[in-house]
Amino acid sequence: MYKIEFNDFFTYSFSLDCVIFGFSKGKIHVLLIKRAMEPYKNNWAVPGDLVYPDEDLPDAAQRILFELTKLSHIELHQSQTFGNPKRHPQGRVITNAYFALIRIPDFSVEAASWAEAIQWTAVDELPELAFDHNLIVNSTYELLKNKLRYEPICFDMLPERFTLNELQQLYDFAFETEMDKANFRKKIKPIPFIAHNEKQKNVKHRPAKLFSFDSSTYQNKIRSTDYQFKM
Amino acid sequence: MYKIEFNDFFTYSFSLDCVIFGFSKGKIHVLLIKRAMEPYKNNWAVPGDLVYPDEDLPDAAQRILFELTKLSHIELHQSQTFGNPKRHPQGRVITNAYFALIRIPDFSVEAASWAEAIQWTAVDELPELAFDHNLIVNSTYELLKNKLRYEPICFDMLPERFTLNELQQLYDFAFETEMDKANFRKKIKPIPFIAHNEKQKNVKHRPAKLFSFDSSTYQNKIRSTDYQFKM
DNA sequence: TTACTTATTGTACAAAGGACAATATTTAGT
DNA sequence: ACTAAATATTGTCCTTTGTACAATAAGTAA
Repeated sequence: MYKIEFNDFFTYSFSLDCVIFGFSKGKIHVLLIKRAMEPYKNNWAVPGDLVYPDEDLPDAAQRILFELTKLSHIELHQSQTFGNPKRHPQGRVITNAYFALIRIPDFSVEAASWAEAIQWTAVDELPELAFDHNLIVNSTYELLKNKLRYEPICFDMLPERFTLNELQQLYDFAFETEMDKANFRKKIKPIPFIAHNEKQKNVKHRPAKLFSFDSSTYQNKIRSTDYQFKM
Repeated sequence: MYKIEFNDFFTYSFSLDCVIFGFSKGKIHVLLIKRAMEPYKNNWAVPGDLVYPDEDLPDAAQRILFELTKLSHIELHQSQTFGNPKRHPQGRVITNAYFALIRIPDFSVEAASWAEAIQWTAVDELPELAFDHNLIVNSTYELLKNKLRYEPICFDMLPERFTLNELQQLYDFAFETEMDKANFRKKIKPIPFIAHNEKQKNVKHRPAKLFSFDSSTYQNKIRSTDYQFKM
């Protein structure tokens, strides 16, 4: 395995940053780490590091995310590449952003390696981040919002069993809307949910029914009808 | 300006490939060049080359495209990054694809530098290309099709004055459909076209009216109403 | 003037979307 | 047990959009 020495003499380097999204308390959150080393020591940033010269990008994404947060087996997708020559104070580092959607309660995150702290932050409450990471997070969030409209990926952030209201909260937050409950239900009617007999617990009112989303059922519907996901 | 020596010893390099789309004879085309040097000498490829260490990506895109095709002042947008360690036979070259849409008759293209030939090829008739350029073109074409659905970018490929039928031909080709003419017109009714008094010429039947699309008129409509482009 | 070809508009009905009212099922308190 | 409070869930009316298909318009070419 190669080891890249990061010093003042390198001229050209390639890194990878991971923007991890989750949904909690009605808001979409991003996973941030606090940098324990220069540059931008003590600043919050998204987990990212240099790619090894013989390492494929998806592998690098997994490795880097694991090293800094202990998250593993996360399905990461490419976002955008950021290549401004001045984006890194120590030299030319072109970075490729990757993103993933996870169920926050299903994973434990842990600051590791040169990350000295880790936390979930709501996307609408981001602090000033290291490097151009505000740009990276915001661009990737725009991409996410776009995908939420045309792909059933919201379910990767919701609990395995969710209420229709939780689903609506996610969309209302992302699209900055407050849809009518009844009409929202009409809109999602064609999505082939699996309805459970189970209900919400520990609420002081009528508990909502729990649903889940099965992607193979969904794929079958796509194949056999001319249905297209659309929010 | 730096000059990168391309030899067997480099381990890590960053390139940029330009996927240029245009519309002609009812089909979307891509601009290809024939490589006059190794590797993949005499193979067709999209115009691409290494990025200089201090060069920003949009600048590199303009420079590389101009050097190989003499196209200048083209608005290029980022597509995806391709980083497989084996994608280049001589070492690790991570490449970033950019794309643009142009009006084919409005530009003259010319094979220059190490390009020994140049041609427009329909996206559904691509030959086998150098490197992973088939993957690059196909992925970028998918991206284009997606954008055609939600952004009024088709007009960047159509003549400044076009008939509604030409517009439909573009969409019918991209979406592999054959929409009903009357319904297509109803669908595009909300788009704020500028209707001209001029008509199609040199056709052996009733000539169609000519229209054009003005992006500031469009932006006004977006701002003042809740209209959203959608095909 | 007529036949031919494509452009353009219209009509009738079905499907989707939005505003808002009505009903249902819990918990909590009396 | 009964009632109030809170949210879940369903229904109704009406407007907008989408689709199939017919009808009309405006050129060219003989």
